[in-house]
Amino acid sequence: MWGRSINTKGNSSVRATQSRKVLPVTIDRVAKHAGVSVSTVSRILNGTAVVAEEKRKAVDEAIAALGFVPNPVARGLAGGKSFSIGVVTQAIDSPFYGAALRGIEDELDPSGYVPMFVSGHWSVNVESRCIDVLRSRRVDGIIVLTGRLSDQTLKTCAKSTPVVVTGRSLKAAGLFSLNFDNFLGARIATQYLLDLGHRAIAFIAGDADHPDANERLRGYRSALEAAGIKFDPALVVAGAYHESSGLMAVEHLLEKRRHFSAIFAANDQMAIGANLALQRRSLRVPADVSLVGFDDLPTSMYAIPPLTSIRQPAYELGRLAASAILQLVNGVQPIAKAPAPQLVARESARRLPG
Amino acid sequence: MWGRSINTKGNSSVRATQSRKVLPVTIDRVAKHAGVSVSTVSRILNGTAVVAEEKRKAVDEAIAALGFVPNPVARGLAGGKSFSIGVVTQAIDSPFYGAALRGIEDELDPSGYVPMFVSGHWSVNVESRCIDVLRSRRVDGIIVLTGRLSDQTLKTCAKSTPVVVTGRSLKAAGLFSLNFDNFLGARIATQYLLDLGHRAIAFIAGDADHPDANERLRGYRSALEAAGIKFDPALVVAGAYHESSGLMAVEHLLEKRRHFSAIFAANDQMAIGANLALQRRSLRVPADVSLVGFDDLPTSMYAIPPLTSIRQPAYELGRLAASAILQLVNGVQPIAKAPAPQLVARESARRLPG
DNA sequence: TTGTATGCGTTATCAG
DNA sequence: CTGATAACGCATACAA
Repeated sequence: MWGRSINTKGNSSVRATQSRKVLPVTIDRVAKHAGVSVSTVSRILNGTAVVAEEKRKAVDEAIAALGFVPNPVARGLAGGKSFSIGVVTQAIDSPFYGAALRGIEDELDPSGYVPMFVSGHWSVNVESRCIDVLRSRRVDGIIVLTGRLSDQTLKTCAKSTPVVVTGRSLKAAGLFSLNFDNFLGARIATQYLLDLGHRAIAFIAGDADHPDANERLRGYRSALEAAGIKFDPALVVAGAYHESSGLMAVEHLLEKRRHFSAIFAANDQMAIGANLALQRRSLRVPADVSLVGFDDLPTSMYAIPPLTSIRQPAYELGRLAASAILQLVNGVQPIAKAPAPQLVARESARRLPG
Repeated sequence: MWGRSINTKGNSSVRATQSRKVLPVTIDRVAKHAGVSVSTVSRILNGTAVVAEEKRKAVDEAIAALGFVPNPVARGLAGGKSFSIGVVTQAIDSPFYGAALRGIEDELDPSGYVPMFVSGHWSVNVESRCIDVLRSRRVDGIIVLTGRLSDQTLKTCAKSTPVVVTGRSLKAAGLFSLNFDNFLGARIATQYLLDLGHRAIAFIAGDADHPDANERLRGYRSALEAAGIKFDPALVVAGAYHESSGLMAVEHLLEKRRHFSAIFAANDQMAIGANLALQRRSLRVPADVSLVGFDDLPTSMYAIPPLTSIRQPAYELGRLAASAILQLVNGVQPIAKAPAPQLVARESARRLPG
């Protein structure tokens, strides 16, 4: 089935033959050159055991002289490790995940591990398949950036391959979770608007079956309640975390003639969409309506007006996740914690006039 | 050297032992189950030879029954292929490259190949190292998204591993290039502004040692010349392809009291930055100055005002590149061509009043 | 057409 | 501390 989809009929024989001659420096070539056995070379390569200083030197020289580079593929087969970390992201081209991926890459780089990115597209099935692919590739660990896989699936997976997952709080053997405090972030954002004198604050929510979207909704409600303001369901409209849904949300609000002086969007992308919708209707931001986003994407500071948002340090989160998976892979229990949410006040929100 | 950077002292022995029991369904287990030899199974898997229908059925059943999944690592070692394609991108979190990566991913997915992304960060040295890593991983092919590697380096690399590179026009054995027509794109953009009646058109350039940045500059000049307008060096200011440089470019222009009624930015990110700078100085876009970008990033349509830009189909380019490398890997010469640049007129540019 | 034997480059397990 | 040698899981000449 899977095998037939691969086109192998090509006649790449000529090039293939050449390509195998380019880097034929194997470990036993080094061994011979240094006058030792392959095991010795392997040992000093991995630091598996102590070897005589003279032999070590001879081997080091041989390696340098021959330009030997170990073959990760063979190492994988023999040692059961692949020196690669699987990363299931939801959308590799999302501005938010992009930063996280870079963080992962940066952190993994010096360790000799390489990341293997696959996209789950917010679909349980696709994510599942991603995990399968990753495991068939024998990755040494898996980082799951949120997603919709069930907690149980993750736990099961962690039994055979270390897993670190963001966006949830889970505890299990071989599993480490890194949860950003979405609830608190949303609470801070709402509180900020409240402090500015706003009372009618609309909320553009994310997908309902999106765990952190719900947390953000909860934070919004919590701040409202704490301020003694009745939660008005008519002021929250569902979005889908991308620009167009933010735009449509505002149009919906306007169409229904809802009254509001401020909008809190569950992420920056929706805030950007909302911003456009507002200005299309000649509603000035922040003169007529204040706007606050969530995530603080790199580009949000260049929005017009520059967007006030809750900073979610995606890059750092990526680094932390990578660092954690490396620890897990090496048998140590990570203890990292996600940075706390923080408000970045810019120009899209201001004190309610009057 | 490299070996010692890998921490192997951890005591993950227990988990490691388990992990090897999870998917121990090897090819010869299947062979036994089906009552045939391993070679037969292998042949069926790869379509290497014709086998009797009954055996094929037996094997298919065995595969299904045992849930067998071939081990790419072992396949790689034995067959000299890794079923993975290396991709050297410049910045994995760039909005532009993100789309290309998704295209690559989507195209590779059904073929059974998986992409291996590494970032060159616009540095020859880093890119070089990326290539080394990729080759040491025995990727079957490499896609280079522009970058600063010399043509010669690429050609040499292509001798042992098929390469497809974007952003240049190169010909060599095992090498295929996919060049977007940046010159034409820039010409179209400038021409558009010219048609709108603008005469004083500023240009925010990209890095000078960036091949496509130069092409865009050339296109700008070419359109000007064709219209009989003298090229004014004072109207072109260097940028660096990111928002802040666009912002600074405009401030520079304003500071120097240059006169212009329109700006053409060599990419959308700089246009976005320019937009903010303009509005900060109370210059309305497009009422006071028209603005045109390049790339047509997904978010550009949500800018305020929605940005007029030259569409560079990054996603399609990614797909094309992936498709081409697959062909190259299979020994067939690709013939794809990059889509032509196209103007997307939105609201950031308008006819010069008066 | 099908099975056998050998190799792929390392690591790991044993003896020495 | 070191060196043979057997895995690792699969592909593939070579035989049959």
